[in-house]
Parts: sequence; structure tokens; C-alpha cells
Amino acid sequence: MKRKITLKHIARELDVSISTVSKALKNSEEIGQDTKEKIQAFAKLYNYRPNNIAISLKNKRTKNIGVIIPDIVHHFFTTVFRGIEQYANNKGYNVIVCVSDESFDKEVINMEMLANGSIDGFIMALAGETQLKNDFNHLKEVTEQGIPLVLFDRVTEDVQCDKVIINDEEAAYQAVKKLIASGRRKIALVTTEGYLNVSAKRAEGYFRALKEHHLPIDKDMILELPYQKDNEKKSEEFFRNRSIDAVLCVNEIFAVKCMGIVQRSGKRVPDDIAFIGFTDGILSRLSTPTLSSVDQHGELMGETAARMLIEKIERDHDQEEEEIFQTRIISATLVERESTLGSLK
Amino acid sequence: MKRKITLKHIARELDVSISTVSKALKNSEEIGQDTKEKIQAFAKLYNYRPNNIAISLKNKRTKNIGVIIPDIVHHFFTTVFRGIEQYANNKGYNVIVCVSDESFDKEVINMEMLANGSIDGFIMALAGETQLKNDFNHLKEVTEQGIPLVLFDRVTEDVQCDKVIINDEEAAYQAVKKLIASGRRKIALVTTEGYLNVSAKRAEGYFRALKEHHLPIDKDMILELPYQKDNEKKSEEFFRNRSIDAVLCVNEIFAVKCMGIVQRSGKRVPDDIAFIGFTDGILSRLSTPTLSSVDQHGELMGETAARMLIEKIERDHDQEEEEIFQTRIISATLVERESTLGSLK
DNA sequence: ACCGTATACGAAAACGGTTTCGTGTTGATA
DNA sequence: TATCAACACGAAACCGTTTTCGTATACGGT
Repeated sequence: MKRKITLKHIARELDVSISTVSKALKNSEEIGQDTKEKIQAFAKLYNYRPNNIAISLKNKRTKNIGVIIPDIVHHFFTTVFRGIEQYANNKGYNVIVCVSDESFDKEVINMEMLANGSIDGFIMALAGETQLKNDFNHLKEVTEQGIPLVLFDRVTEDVQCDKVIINDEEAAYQAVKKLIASGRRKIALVTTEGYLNVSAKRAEGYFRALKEHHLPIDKDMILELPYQKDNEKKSEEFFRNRSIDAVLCVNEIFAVKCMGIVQRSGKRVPDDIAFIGFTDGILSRLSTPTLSSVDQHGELMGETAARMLIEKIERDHDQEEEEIFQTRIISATLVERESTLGSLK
Repeated sequence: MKRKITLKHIARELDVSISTVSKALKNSEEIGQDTKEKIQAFAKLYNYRPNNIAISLKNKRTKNIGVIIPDIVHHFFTTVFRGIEQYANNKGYNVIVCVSDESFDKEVINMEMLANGSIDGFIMALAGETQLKNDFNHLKEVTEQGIPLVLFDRVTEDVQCDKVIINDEEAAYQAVKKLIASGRRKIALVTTEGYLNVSAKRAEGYFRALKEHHLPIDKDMILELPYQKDNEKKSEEFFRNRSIDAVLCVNEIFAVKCMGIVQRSGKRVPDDIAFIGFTDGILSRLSTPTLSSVDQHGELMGETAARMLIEKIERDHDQEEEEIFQTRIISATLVERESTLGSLK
């Protein structure tokens, strides 16, 4: 077992000082040509690599960024993560991921673990519980310590920091307009219980579109489903007893489930009833019929968040210009597929 | 901006030595009761937390584990990751993820980045390119340095380390047996080009089941698809020109795509043709009809890998008992759903 | 012979902890 | 009163780097 070699080993072996070795390996002008060559050759031979931890301690910069997301087995968060990871890696940063599992306590614990020197900055989407509790002290503590923070998707106005979001309201508005334009009038909304997270904004867009076209806003046309649990019966009941010709769903899972229910009851998609979902993932592309859905551009969001964070990190070290926090808005786009094909007869 | 407080600050403020502060915060018997209380109170007031990096440098242990996977936007890897993350977090470890993107070079670079002190051990699944190249020197270097390594799912016999795999051959065998038992005789296999990765083993199980039941093994009944690219036409042609009453697919994406093609051509699933896929993910649960598939228990795999790794890490520090490497096999299980319901008439 | 100045290198501090090994003070004991 | 242990704390080394500053040597110029 070849243990890792250090500057000290090289110094001892070649009978020079540690500082000489360090400088030689950086090709410093201070060191004689022959000494440099000798040291560099030796270092290459023994495959010397500087110890990251020691460098971190010295520089007070770890080249790590911390990502805290509510769930990793979730298409949207996963794509965002990929965007973050790619950009960060290109810039020489590593990514430490923690999953809050929608729990406030886990979010707090994870942040505290990482905030003590392990990372140079945070990228995160708030846990559901955190949004309900409306308690953001853990975030504030971190920013007060001068650790850069970028929130994405699930953000809050209570914390001053950079943010990346999509134009949920507008996207939902456009989607519903599209449904209306194809002749649909009885448009339902399937959303999460309590309009958690971004669902509220999507609902607003839905309302705006209806209003603009003088269509009635009917609470009875809104189905609220629990976030992760099954609720087949509730959905079946909803679609059985109503006359509906189009549905906007706040995610693709709800959309695909509902399409299944509707189809099993003998109706045809999109002929009798059209569907649009949010999150353009693998489900949308492979369902039958394929599902029209709003692409949230997760990868771009991740990349944007990472860029903003790394800029802050690398500028932070400079002087105290007035802190400026930005909110970037990524435009969601509707991807049309079979579930909205054609107009209502 | 409240900067992080250090032992030195506390020592200076309370006019004691750094060592006294360090011991007092560890509640050492060496320090007088009143001094301890004073120091602890001060530390709590200013919310002192030891710097992780400094501790890592001293202890030569980072409490970080490195995870390298080929793809993060992939249900199976994601579930494995969740298993790793949960177990590791419980044990006080953080997880650094790098995505190799199926590329040999990225895998090498990522490993080298992390191996220089950033992590205490690796968990990884090999990149496709690495498997093709059959070059595992980066893995060997890491293990020679005494860094523990656990491979999962995509493993190799060329590296001596702990491994976690599923019984792919047996699972495929059982799946095909099930198809045969329900009266199916013309069973096709849909696999990845070149039988990459674990596909080869699944094909073996398929062959064994056919052989055992004296069914012909016909290369013409095997469809090889490129890994990530679309190949609708090839698949359509395959199903159009053959008489097939059951299909085993090496992943759920292929299965759902093929089900779609078959259904659009007017055949019924499972009445005319049954389907079984691998990877029991969201697609299997939400496709129409729902797809029977082999659950690889990703979360359990991840947890197992993390447990094995952390055991090695924490034992490693002890003495040099003879290294023992284990290969744990997780039993995959077939989850039956609508796509295999009932027997062939 | 003296001074100045490159040249080439080493000593030491610093990053923020932990830990070993003193050591000054106190009180009890002989 | 001298001795000694117990107590309470500090000095210093160490982890592996980087970086500033100091200095020995040699050499050229006068």
C-alpha cells in the first residue's frame, strides 16, 4: 500500500527544505533550474498531488459547493442537479448533495453540517415543511456569515439572496390559453394539496387565462391531490362526475395518472379531453398518448444557479462592494404532443 | 457580517490558552469546573462550531464519501444514490457526487480530484466507456493508496474491492419462466447494443429459461437498441415483421416504448403480447397498461454499499488484518402488473 | 579589500484544530 | 517546614500547504 506522498517526504528525500519543494513545483523563478528539474522529476515519479484539505485550510476556500434539495428521485430536481454539477465541475468545483426529504429539521441539520467550512456556497430548493413553517433562520444565519446562497424554484422573499425561478404564472396562463384557443371551455386544474410550493402561481395563471376569456372560475373544477400518496379514488370520482374537456396539471405524474383514469373510463385523449402537465420529463415523452407539458428547463436553471453562485464566491474574496442580489427568471416553454393535438370538434 | 469564530478568538477574549478552550469544549476533566462553564457559555453565545476542514486535516478523515455514477437523470442510479445518502448521513458522512456521463476520461478526472484528500472512500458504478476500454488503472491506484472502494451494479472482476450487484441472470431467468408458464412461447428480448453492462447477464438468464423449456433460441428474436438515442423505426420494423407473444426488456424505457409501438399497431397488451421490463420505476407504475418489471431494489443497494464502505473506512484505521473483499448480491424481485396479467388463450 | 546585489534557498508563521507533555500553584502530609 | 501529589492550565508539536521574509554565497565593480 503506497501511502500518499507529501512535500515533507520529497524535501527529506532530496535534502532540501519544504518551501523549496513547494516553490519548485510551482515553477517559481526563485529556485534554480537544476533544483527545479530534480524536484519536479521526483514528484512526477512518485505521482505527487497536493492535499486538497491542506490547501482548503490555507486558502479558506474548499472548491466545494453544497446542494440541498427536497428529493433526489424526482425528475425536475435531478435535471437541475445535472446542470449544477456540469457547470461546477467545469469550473473545478465539486458538489456535495444533501437531501432534505421535505423535512425542515433535516434541512437545518444539513446546512449546519456543511456551513462549518465544508463548502464555499449553497444552492438549494426549500423543503415543503420549511415553506409551511415559514422559518428561514437557518438561511439567514448562513448568509450573515457571508456564505453565498442561491435559491431555485422553491424560493422565499424573506431571505435576501440570489434566486432562480421560472415564470410559473405565465407558463400556466399560456398553457390554458392554448387549450382555450383549441376550443376547450370546461378546463379543470389538478394541483397539490394546499397549493404548496409553486402550485399557487400556476393556479394564478390558470385563473388569469379563464378570466381573460370570460370563463367561469369554479372551485369545483379544481382537484387537490396529496403530494406523494396515491389517491386513485378521489381522482376517479372527480372525473366521473364532471363534464371536462381539458385539464391542466401542476406536474406530469398527476397528468399521466389522470389520463389513465380518463382513458379507462372510455374517454379519448385528446379527442374528448386534452391534457397539459408541468415538468417535461420521461413520463411525458413516453406516456400514451404522449403528454404536452411545460418544460421547466431544469438543466438551464441548475447551470444558471451554479454560475451565479460561483461568481459570488469568486468575487466575494474581493472587496466589499455593495451586495447586489438578483432574481433570474427562466422562461418555461410548452412542448406540445399528442395529448393536445387538434381542436375540439 | 458575523465572521465565523475560532478557538483563538475565544481564547483571546477570555484570556486563556487555545488548548484550554479546546479541552473545555470537550468537557475534559483536566479543566476546572468554573473555567469550563465560562468557556462553554461564551462558545454557545457566539455559536462556535469547529471548522470541519481543520479537523479533517488533523484527523486525516474527512467524513465525506465520493460517489461516481454514469448518469444522475436515471431512475435506478437515483434510487441507489438515495440509499447511499440516507445511510451515510445517518452515520455523519456527507456525499460528494460526480457524474461520469458514461465517459472514461471524466471518470478518471473525477476520481483524481476526489482522491487527493477530499473523501474517505468511493462508491461507484463504472462508466460505459470504462467497461468497453477495460482499463481500470484509476481504480487500482486508488485502492493501492488504501482508499476503500465499493463498486455497484456495473462492476468488474479486474479490481479487488467490495461489490454490490443484483442477480441479473436469475432475475431474467425467473421473468422468462413466468412468461412461459402463462403460455407464451414466442418470447423476444429487447436489449442494449452490444449487450453493454448488465445486459449480457440478463440475456443469459433469458437463454437459460428458453433452453430449459426446449424453446428455440433465435437471434432474430433479439432487438438491440442504442443506449440513449431514439430508434423508433428499428423497433417498429422489429415488431411488425415477427410473431411475438411476449417480450423481456432490459429496462423500463425500452419496455414502455415497445408497448406503445405494439399498441399503436393494434395489438393488445397483455392479451396478444406480454411485457416485462427491468428497473421498477415510475414509468412502470404509470404506463398504460402498467408494466410488470424487475425491481432492482436500488435503495437497498445503495444502503448496502454505503454500509460496506463505512465499515471499511472505520475499520481501516485499525490494524492490518488481512483485507477481505466481499460481493453482496441483492435479490431482484419481479413486480407483476397489468402487462403480464392472465395467460395466453 | 570593500561594498552592493543578485541568486538560491531556508526558517517560520499561518490556516484551525487536537493532543501530549510539561509546569506553576495549592493543599495535605510527614 | 520540607515534600509531594493533585489540580488546572499552557506551550508546543502536528496535520500539509503557502508565502513572506531573512540570509548565506558568490560575483562584479571600484
